[in-house]
Amino acid sequence: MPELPEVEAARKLAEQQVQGRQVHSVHISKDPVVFDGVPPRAFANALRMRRVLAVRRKGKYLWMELDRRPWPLFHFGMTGSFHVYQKPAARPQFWKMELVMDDGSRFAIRNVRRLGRIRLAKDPENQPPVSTLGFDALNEKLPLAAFIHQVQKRTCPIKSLLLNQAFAAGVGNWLADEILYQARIDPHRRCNRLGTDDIRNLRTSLRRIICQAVAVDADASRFPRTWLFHVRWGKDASARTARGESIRFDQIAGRTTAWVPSRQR
DNA sequence: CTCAGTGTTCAGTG
DNA sequence: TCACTGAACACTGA
Repeated sequence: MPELPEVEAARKLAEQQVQGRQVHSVHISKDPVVFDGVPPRAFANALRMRRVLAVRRKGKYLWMELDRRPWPLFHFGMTGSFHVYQKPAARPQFWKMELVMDDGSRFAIRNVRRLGRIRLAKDPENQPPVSTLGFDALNEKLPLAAFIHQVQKRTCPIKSLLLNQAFAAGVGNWLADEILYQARIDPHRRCNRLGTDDIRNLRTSLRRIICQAVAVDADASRFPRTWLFHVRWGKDASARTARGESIRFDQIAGRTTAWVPSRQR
């Protein structure tokens, strides 16, 4: 489930598992799609015997800081995840890269539908694709006036803007719907038609939801009961929110959008 | 068998 | 050139 909270949970897992340790050996699966044409040997050479200094994240991108460049950069796509285990036999199906650390523990990235990417970069934070991202949704520090301006200068539907990674990095489809539901804004509304009150609510809602989801390590069973999240899946026309509201499903920006007309204006 | 899907990129349009 | 939209990508599971 890789939107920002899931990616941040993966970052913490990686940090706990490999930070401060040395990579003993590297296994790479044959997958020119996920590896974006970079030859497997390049990854093995870049990682073997390197020490991991830190695991960083911006938006939905993750990378490891090593004691020598280049560094590996990961994007999960729709189905990626990190796995930690001890025995070789526990290597997960659809694994793409496995690191054996100096303490014998194993760390793998898995990607079922192959929309994820694993690359090497000299300076991930300061080169595309990471450098083209907007503010990180977990660490948004824009002054309110600047935030309002960023929204009001656009003409697309507000749902599209929330999905635009050059605006708020890390927001994906369910987060965007949750943010608009809790801010009580109709997802179809054009950005430039929103009032300052709407945008203030939007920002508050964005911050609160991301913080809460990250605080429980993206464990959906611990999201508050009132969240739309719990009832948005499956396009079930008879589904109701915890407040008893009925849900509508529309296509906006090419994505299924779940919203509550009685609450969102 | 068909289709939707938690994401990104790129061609096409105005 | 810019802002925006929709299709394509790859694969699983309902």
